[in-house]
Amino acid sequence: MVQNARSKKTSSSQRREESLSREQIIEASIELLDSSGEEGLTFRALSERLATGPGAIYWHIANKSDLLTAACDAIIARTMNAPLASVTSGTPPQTTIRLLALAMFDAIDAHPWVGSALTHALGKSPMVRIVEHIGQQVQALGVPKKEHWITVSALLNYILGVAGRNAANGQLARTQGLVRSDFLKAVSTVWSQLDPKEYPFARSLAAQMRAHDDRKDFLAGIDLILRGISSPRRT
Amino acid sequence: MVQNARSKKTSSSQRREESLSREQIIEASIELLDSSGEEGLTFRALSERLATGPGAIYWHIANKSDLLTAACDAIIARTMNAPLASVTSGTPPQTTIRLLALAMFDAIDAHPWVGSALTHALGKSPMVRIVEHIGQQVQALGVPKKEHWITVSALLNYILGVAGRNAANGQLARTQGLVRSDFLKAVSTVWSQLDPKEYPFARSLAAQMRAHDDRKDFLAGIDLILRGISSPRRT
DNA sequence: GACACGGATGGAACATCATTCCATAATCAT
DNA sequence: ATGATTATGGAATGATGTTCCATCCGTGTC
Repeated sequence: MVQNARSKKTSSSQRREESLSREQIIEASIELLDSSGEEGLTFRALSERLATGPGAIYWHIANKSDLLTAACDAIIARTMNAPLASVTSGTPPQTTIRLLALAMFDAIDAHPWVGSALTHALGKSPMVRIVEHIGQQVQALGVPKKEHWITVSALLNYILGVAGRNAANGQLARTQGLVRSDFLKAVSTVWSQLDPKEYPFARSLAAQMRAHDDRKDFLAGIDLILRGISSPRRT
Repeated sequence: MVQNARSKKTSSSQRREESLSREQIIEASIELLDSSGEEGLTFRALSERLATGPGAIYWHIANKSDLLTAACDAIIARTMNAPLASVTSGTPPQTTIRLLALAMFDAIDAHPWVGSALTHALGKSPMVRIVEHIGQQVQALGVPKKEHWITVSALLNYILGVAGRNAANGQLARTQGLVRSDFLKAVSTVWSQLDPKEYPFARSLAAQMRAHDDRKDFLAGIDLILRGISSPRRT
């Protein structure tokens, strides 16, 4: 007699000794994302690593987007708290902002998927965290209250822009099996071969692109914006 | 006798009168993306709209990523060329940069998917186009050659950051069935209810967030960076 | 100690997607 | 005319996110 395909469970399935938890799932997701990139995080791979089925995961997590922002939030929380350790009451706000920004850069460099996750998780908790920490320093800079939003937005948008760029670079380099520096060399070569009549500037930029240091340039951009903040407005 | 499932084609299938073309496919993709968002672009919907099968599309396009950057490039090409019409040789570079940046903002506002497509298409032709146009103006500003890369990077990263933010906002608002302004109001309300002890700054920002004008703030950020570029370096 | 009940679990099923394959039709060169 | 090349479209493939449901486990109740 044929029984309903769903009616029986193989007797070999054993129940786990220790129960699942949201934290475990998020931690496993981070490991997967770090080792295999954004496309490596699938519910199948995740349930295999956790030795369970997809259904069990959905008991703790709403959906994949929820999982991604949760993983992102975990990284951001660590990132935003760490650099504050060396900050005393005498530290100038510019220095703290640079510290926070660099911490973000390094975090995204270590976990490229955070960059693109951030882009898709605006208004969610990771973003609130960043705004809060950066905003407090902008406030300490003495920026008038009316300009808080604009100033924080500018800093944030710049940081997010770099985040996205880094994420994309990391992903592209990964798919082509290259290290980041080799990947940049490859792009630089392509740019140096652009049509001089149509793209003279981009072509001339190729050399600087090959030699540049992502981290240093990121900081230079932050300084550019900080300079703009403290410089007098033209009417 | 059962014949191979693939051996015969239904006689009702008629061949198109006019042949497909890459441009047709890209144009149809843009329409789909505009009307149904990023997730609305599927090969099924596309082939239905073009009255063909998925296979035919693959003859002209490598894969979905290729299709997306091509659609993105089409928009960027139009966007970068249009504002230059009103520019004469006497126009100050700052003004031209503002024009270009605003054109980008409006394009991304009209086609939110371009924002996220740009994030995933760095090093490709859309990005080269933007770098070229912005870079020429940076050059005209008299920025020393050594700082070309850093300056253009800062502007670009800021623009891309806003692009990503707008794209995400548009997408989120769409999924929740809200207009953008209503969506921002909703986020602002959430922020105003944050824990005052943990998030005092973000909380105080809620009011400005509700009242702000995306376009104006975007331009204010550009001005901030332009001010930083032309202001003297410290040390 | 038997029993019911709700919180968890895990695996099978489902719908959808990008992509590949291939028989075929149209077009072109010779 | 004939063969080769270009182009088409629909069926099959494999992988994905998500849902469904039969089952298990701990806890409190009588």
